[in-house]
Amino acid sequence: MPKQPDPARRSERSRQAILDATRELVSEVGYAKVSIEAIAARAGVGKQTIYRWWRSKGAVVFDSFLALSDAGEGDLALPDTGDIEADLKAVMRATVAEFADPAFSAPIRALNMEIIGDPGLAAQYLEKLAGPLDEAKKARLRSAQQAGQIAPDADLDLALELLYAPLYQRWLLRSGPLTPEYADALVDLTLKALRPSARP
Amino acid sequence: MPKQPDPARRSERSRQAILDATRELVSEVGYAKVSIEAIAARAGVGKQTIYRWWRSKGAVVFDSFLALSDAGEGDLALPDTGDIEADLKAVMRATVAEFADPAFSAPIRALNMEIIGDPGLAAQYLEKLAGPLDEAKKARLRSAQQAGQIAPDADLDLALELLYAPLYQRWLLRSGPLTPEYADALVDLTLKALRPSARP
Amino acid sequence: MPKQPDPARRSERSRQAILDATRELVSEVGYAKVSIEAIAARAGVGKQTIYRWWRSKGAVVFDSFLALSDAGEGDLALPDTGDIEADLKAVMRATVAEFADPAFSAPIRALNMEIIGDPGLAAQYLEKLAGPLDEAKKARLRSAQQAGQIAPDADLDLALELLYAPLYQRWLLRSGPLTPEYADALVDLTLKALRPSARP
Amino acid sequence: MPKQPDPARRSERSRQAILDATRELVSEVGYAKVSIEAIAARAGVGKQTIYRWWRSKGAVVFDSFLALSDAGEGDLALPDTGDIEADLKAVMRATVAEFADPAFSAPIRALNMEIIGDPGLAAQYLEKLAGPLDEAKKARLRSAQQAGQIAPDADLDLALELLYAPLYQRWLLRSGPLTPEYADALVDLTLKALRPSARP
DNA sequence: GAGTAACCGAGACGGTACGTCATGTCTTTGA
DNA sequence: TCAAAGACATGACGTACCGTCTCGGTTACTC
Repeated sequence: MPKQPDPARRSERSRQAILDATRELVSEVGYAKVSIEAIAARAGVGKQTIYRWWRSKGAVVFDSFLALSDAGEGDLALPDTGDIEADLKAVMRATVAEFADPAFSAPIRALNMEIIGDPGLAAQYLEKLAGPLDEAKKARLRSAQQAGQIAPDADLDLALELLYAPLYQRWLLRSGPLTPEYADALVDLTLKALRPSARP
Repeated sequence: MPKQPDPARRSERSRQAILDATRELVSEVGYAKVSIEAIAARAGVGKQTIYRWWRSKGAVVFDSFLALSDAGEGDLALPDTGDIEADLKAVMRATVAEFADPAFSAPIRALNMEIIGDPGLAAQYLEKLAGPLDEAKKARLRSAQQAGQIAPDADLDLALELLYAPLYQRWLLRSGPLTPEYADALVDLTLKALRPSARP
Repeated sequence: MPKQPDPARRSERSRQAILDATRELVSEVGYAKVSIEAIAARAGVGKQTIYRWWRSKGAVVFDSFLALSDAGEGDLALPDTGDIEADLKAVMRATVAEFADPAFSAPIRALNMEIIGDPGLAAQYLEKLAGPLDEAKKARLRSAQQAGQIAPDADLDLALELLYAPLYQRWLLRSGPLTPEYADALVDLTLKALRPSARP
Repeated sequence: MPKQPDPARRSERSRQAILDATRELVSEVGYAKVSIEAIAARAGVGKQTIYRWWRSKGAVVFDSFLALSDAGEGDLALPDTGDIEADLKAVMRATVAEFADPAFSAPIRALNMEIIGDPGLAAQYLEKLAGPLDEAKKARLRSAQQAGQIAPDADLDLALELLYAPLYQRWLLRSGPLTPEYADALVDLTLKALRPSARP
């Protein structure tokens, strides 16, 4: 029987050191060039301690990002000035700006590559990271729906995809420039699609 | 001077064998588990012959896909029955069906992972693979535009992203089910966004 | 600090397997055609395990011979019948016979080539292999010296070289036939050189 | 039929360039690290040109030394002052001095390693290089023999070995210091062995 | 408190693949 | 037709990591 490790005895000190070392290394040399060996060395930890608690390099990297976002949790709520167009444009422009910063962008890219190749991580990602964010965005859309700015029968999941997927795709595949104007155009077009039908 | 190999002397036989072996292996064991060593062995080729002509595993994999699409080039034109909605739904449903087939899907996924991590490949991808396809799709949209089904001032690049990016994102991140109904909903919503303004 | 391996943790099992495999391979295909890769494969060992503990193929081969002679240590003493001439002729004839046997001769030749090219191995060779044998031979000469058969002021190191170097050279460079008669002639001549001065 | 190259058409220019490049490389990086590839590159010659005319790296190296000695042939005769002891000591001390010079010593060592491993080269060596030198030395011994300084029935081949083999062995195996005193002692001892029997 | 079970750092192990180098053969091009 | 140039299949090199295992040495839970 392949004995299971006992989480109660887990060394928090080592866990943190591993997660920190992982984040540092991913930033320094890029995801592909990070090795478990290097993480262990940097963290001052035995390799077995990593293998005991994580199934793969991807899982460690993922957790290291998860820990990061856990820390900064709190208010995910989007601004709500009552003007859905203005609010969305502000948020989208902010996203564009974030993606433009390599310090932020590079690790996210690594994370995405990992997720693409591993359905298990994808599920975790959706649940732990993307899910809450999407929920916050949908909340803002719902608010606009109640205010009559968006069609009452609109599928908000789909709406979200319409809004974000083009941005995500451009960034991930580097298929076009990410500018504030692009963000605005995306919001305009999406809102047009979501606009309530004209009343007769 | 780091002597360059002379393309004139390149062995076409070896080139084909490498490309074929690569495609087979990616299909069989998945991108991550393909090694240059295995490609060389399968192709009956020296490793050096691969290193001489490609800079990385990614480059070989990419070229192997490129060669595939080069072969099947020709008619990229989308159907044009005059009904843009019906035509797009047919195309989108076909895309959904393709993505559902692992034999087709897995290698494309591998290719995408490669592209995400390598800007050079991304550029090649856009130019050689995605570009021509996008051009064909835009041609159909342009036709609809001339027929008055789409706003004359619509940005067709953006339109294309609105249409395809959500589908691509769902598939790549496995963030939701890909169904014919989803395809239809995407077309409906996108066309709503592109609809010409009402005439007074 | 180029981390040193810890000898305490060394696997005796692997060490023996490597030494055995090396000896077999050198016998089978000859020194020049033995590769570290082949030794590792034959010994069922990772290449790194060889590189961890030895600096070169030569060092492994050397150690494999050393281990052999360590095992068969014990009585290195030469026969001492009181007749130095007869005793030396017996020993030299035996040496000639050994050199005639390829099974014995080939590995020694390989070992010698290795030693010639590597001062470090040469030093080890002198200390671990040649040294003890030479000491035994000198002991016999000393005994003859005390018996008055050899000049009391003779340099025994030099005497040993006079006796063995010609034989070694003929064998190593294949510069002449190695016969029992040759051995005898060598002993005769050397003893003549070492003979005590006539008393008046 | 594996076509034979036609020596008549051989390019003397290439031959010389190869031999020169070989000698340079052996001096610079040592025999073991010289590659046919490097020789060809240095000589500005195709690899095939080397393979066409030589069977192995050893053969090229050997020929490069042979060519050297061919050039400097001429007077191999040893000094003959009538005093065999003084003459031999002078010659042996000169040999000791030569062996002490790495510029001279290293290539000879490489040559010897090559000869040891290849009986074919050994034969060539004896015939072309060692033979003539030994003949010259034997001539001097014969002269001493006629002068009554050496026993008339002495085997001069054996005498030569007694004189040179110890020196050669010490040098090749680095088994002891090579000093002028050592050379003298060797001559003394050898001459004692060769001395004519006392007259009654 | 003593025992004992688990984690922990460390790192050797059997392996796989890397990317480089040299081998010896073969083909193309120019003299 | 030979030589230069160099691509080719082959295979070893020495290195980097993989994931497993074993070693002492702490913890921290049980009796």
